[in-house]
Amino acid sequence: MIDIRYLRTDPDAALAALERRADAEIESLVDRAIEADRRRRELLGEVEALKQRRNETSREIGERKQRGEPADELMTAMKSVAERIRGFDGELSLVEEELQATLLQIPNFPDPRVPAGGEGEFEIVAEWGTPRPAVESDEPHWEIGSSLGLLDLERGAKIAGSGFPVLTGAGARLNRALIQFMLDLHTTEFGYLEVAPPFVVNRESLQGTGQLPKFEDDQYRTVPDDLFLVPTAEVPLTNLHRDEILDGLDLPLAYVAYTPCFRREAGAAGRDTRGLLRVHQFDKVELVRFTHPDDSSDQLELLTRHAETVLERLELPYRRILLPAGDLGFANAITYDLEVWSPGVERWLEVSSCSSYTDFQARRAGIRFRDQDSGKPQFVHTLNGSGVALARTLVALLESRREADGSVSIPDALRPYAGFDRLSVS
RNA sequence: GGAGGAGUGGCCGAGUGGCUAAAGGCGGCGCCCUGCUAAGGCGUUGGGUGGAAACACCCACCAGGGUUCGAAUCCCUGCUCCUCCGCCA
Repeated sequence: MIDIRYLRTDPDAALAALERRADAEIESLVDRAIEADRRRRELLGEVEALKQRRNETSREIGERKQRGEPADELMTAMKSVAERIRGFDGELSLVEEELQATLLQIPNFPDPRVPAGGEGEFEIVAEWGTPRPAVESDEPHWEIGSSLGLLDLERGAKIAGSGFPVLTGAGARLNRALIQFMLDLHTTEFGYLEVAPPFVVNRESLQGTGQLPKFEDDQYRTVPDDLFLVPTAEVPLTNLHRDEILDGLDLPLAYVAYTPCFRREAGAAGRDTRGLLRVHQFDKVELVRFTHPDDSSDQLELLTRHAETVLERLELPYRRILLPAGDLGFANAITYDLEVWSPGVERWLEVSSCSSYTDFQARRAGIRFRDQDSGKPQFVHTLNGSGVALARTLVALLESRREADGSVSIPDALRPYAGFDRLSVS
């Protein structure tokens, strides 16, 4: 969440920055937060004065009793003070709840580098490789997958529902090979610590990373235990250090995890529904970094390069785009998306999203570090990026490496993991 | 699931109703001492409100309620961890 002190000291600047997101709700949320904060400090002043009196008098009572002197009239007087404190405390906790609930709904400030505009008005930052020109024999991945026996969407729909694909045979193997390849790359070449986290998380964790309270409808929730299926490994990884004070010398910390990702995609019904383009469950290897605030810009470039390296090793042409303010995620300050070209569906597919959350998640989740110079705890910056997301990477691989005879060649880097060089119709 | 035990500051660990915000130790940071290192000395080491600052006050002993003029300390509920038993991949 954002810092109430910034909102208090420079509300105009804060509001101007937030309004770049073009979210109609923001202004009234900001007003509510400022008012709740004002009321909170007002009440705090009154209740603290009363508590000071109570503390002083109680000490006096203790001293008198020790000396064997009577203190009855002080004790009687304090009864009404205690009553008034109870009243103020009750009011105060209501106001604090209101403040907290409001702040939790206010999105992060966009980084100044983020361009203005809504969805589609991104900046292309970098391009790698040359997308293969379309040819007559191009087919979408659901055709390729079914003729090569890799993919079974109908049976997935039968056993779970639409959007829960089944991979079979070489398709399942290829999927697993990709996961293994990515984990090995990030751990051995880029120094990430591999983590195998829980695939379900509690409410506090989802609140820490920003999915709750605003986006509960997008999550799969398990009913008796109130646990949520992870929408991304970002949630368990970032929450590894929730409510902790890290040693500043340990920064940056870098973690990588494979998890399946579960997304209800509420409100996205009908969009990109064919094949594997938008599904309720997919596999992903996720990178998370905890950094010093001064270092987070450089760390984002580094992390994005790690994700890009995956695509380069897989020989998949891609572009890096910088998302505009209107298309930025709730908790994100700046986001690069990596998109690969997929000739079968003739589209750029988002396979990675690399972001800095500045101190927004850290403040929600209480992730701090002790600064060497000041000795004071301060919030870290959290970053994460897909490194990379699977279903769509598999799509791009199949569609872009398919040859006229219907076979698909496996990129060199993946061959040791796949155990085969080519997929052919048997 | 059943039976016990335990949760104190960055860490370890005292403390059972009032000079205890918390002894003692470790670690971190600052200063002093010092040819260098080690040792030693002093201070500091959670959050909030007000203040330019010095500083003042409030809160904070797992969490939330309660008793009391006053709670780390007493009562209730919850959570987590540990031990034993049962079940189980």
